Amino acid sequence: MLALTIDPHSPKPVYQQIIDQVKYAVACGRLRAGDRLGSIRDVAVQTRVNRNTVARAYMELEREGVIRSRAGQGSFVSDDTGAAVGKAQARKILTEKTDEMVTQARLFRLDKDEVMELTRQRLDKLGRVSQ
Amino acid sequence: MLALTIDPHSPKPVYQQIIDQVKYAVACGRLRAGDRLGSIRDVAVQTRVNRNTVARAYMELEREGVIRSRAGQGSFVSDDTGAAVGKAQARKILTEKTDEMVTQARLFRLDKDEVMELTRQRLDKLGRVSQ
Amino acid sequence: MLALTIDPHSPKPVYQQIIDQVKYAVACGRLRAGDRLGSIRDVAVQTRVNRNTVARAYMELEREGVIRSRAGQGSFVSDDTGAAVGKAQARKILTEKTDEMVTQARLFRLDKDEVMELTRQRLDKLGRVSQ
Amino acid sequence: MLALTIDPHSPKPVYQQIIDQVKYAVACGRLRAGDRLGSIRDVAVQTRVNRNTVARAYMELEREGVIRSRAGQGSFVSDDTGAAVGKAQARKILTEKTDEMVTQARLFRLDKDEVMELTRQRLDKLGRVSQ
DNA sequence: GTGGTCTAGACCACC
DNA sequence: GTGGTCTAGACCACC
Repeated sequence: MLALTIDPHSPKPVYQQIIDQVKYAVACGRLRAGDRLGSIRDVAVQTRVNRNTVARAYMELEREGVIRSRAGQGSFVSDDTGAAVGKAQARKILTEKTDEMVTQARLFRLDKDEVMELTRQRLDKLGRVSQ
Repeated sequence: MLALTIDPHSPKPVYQQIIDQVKYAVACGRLRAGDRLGSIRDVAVQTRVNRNTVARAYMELEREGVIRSRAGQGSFVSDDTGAAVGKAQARKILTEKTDEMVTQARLFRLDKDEVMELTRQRLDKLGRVSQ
Repeated sequence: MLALTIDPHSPKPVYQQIIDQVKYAVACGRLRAGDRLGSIRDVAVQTRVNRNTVARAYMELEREGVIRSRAGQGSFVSDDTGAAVGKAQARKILTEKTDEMVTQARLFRLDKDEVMELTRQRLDKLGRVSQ
Repeated sequence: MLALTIDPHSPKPVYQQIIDQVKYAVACGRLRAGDRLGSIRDVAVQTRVNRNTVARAYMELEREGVIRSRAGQGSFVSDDTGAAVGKAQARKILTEKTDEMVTQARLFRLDKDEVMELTRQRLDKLGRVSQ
C-alpha cells in the first residue's frame, strides 16, 4: 500500500496532502492504471486521519478522473487520468500552475536557464521512478 | 500606481489576489526595486476592498521579503526579493511548486517536451513585459 | 442472450449497469415482449458478477414492470413495460427526468432548438436499432 | 431567499436535492448571475439539514461552475454556469441524461411525438418563469 | 457575520 | 469487507 505522510500542522489541508501524494504516485508510475488504492478505512488508520477526510480526498480524486471508487470493491487508478476535464480547461489549469512557479522563481532570482533546468530535473525524477 | 483588478466573487481570497498581482508585477519588472507601492488606504479605495484586507496582503508580502514597509513613508519593493527565506527554503518551495505542475501535466498526458515548451512560453511572457 | 458489458470499476453500481442495459435493449426493440432473459446464473457467469448482484437487478426490473420472473421458468420481458406504475406516476417520473435534462442543457447554454434537436437525435438512434 | 423543499426519505441524497433545486432556479432565471444564495447556515436552518450537508451541496455547485463561494462574503450565482466543463464533456453528460429519459419514455409507451412534446413543454415552463 | 476543514460516530448500500 | 451519506459539534480563515 502506498505510504502517505501527513503533516497535520501544514497550511495545506490534510485532504489536499492526500490528493497530491496519490497524484504524484500515479504520475510517476508508482501506482498504475487498475491498481487498487488502500481502502478509506486503512488509509485513515495508517495516517491517523479521520475516515471522512480520506473519503473527501478520494471523492475529489475521482471527480478529477484520477481514480474510480466502487462501494464493496474499493478504489482503483483510472485508465485515463486526464479524461474528466476538457483540453482547454486542462491547459488553463496548467498555465496557471506554471505562472505561479515561474513568478516565484523570478522573485528568488533564478534566471530562465535555471528554471528550465529545475523543470527538466523534476520531470526526470518523475520519469525515472518506474515507467 | 499599479492597477489591481479584484474579483470579489472569485474563489481566490481577495488578499491572495492582491499578493499574486503584486508578485507578478515585481517578477515581470513592471515594479522594480525601490518602487513605492500604493498606500494601503489608496489601494483599498481603488479596489473597493476593506483596508484590513489590503493590510493583510502587504503584511504577507513583507513576510515573504517581496516588499518592505517603513512607517510613515509607505511600502517599497525590496532590493532582494528572495532574501527573506534561505536558499535551501527557496529551493524547497520551488521544487514543490514544480512537482505539482509536472505531476498535473503528466496526468493530463503531456510529454516532457510539451512541459518544457509550456514553461519556456510562460517564462518568455513574463520576461517580455518589461525587463 | 443479450450480451451485457459490465465495467467493475465504473462509479455506476454493477446492478445499475445491468438494469440500464436491459432497459435500453427493451426500449430499442432488441428485446421484445415475451423474450426470455438469460438466467441469473448464466448472466452472472457471462459478466463475472456475483449472482446476488444479478438477482438484485432482476428484482428491480420486475418491480418497475420491465420484466416478469416465473419460478422455475426464468425471466421474460413484460408485455406492458409501463403497467407497474400508474399513468400519473409515470408522468411524474418522466417529467422529473426531463426537467433534469433541460436544466442541465440550459446551464450549458444550449437554446431550445438545440435541446429539441438532441432529443430527436437520441430518439432516432433508439428507434433505428430494430423496430 | 430561494425556498428549498427537502424530503429526507427520498432515495435521492439530500445534498443532491439541494443541488438540483438550485440548478433549476438558475436555469429558469429565478436566480440570476451575481445573485446571492442563502448562506449555508441559513439554508441549513430553513431546510432542517445539517450545515455540512448544505456545505457539500454548495461545494459541488461551485465545482460545476454554477456558483462561486467566498468566505466572509457568501455564495453567488456564476456568470458563466457552463464554463467549468469542456464542450465535449458537456455533450457527453447531456447525451447520457437524454438517453435515460428517452429510454424510460419508451418503456412507458410514449411515442416519439409525445417525447418531443414533453420536452418542448418542460423547456417552455423553464423559459416562461422569468427570462 | 461568511465559508472551509476536521473529527467522531452512526447508518446505509453494495458485494 | 467496501465506499457513500448524514449529523453534531468544533475550530479556523476571511471580512
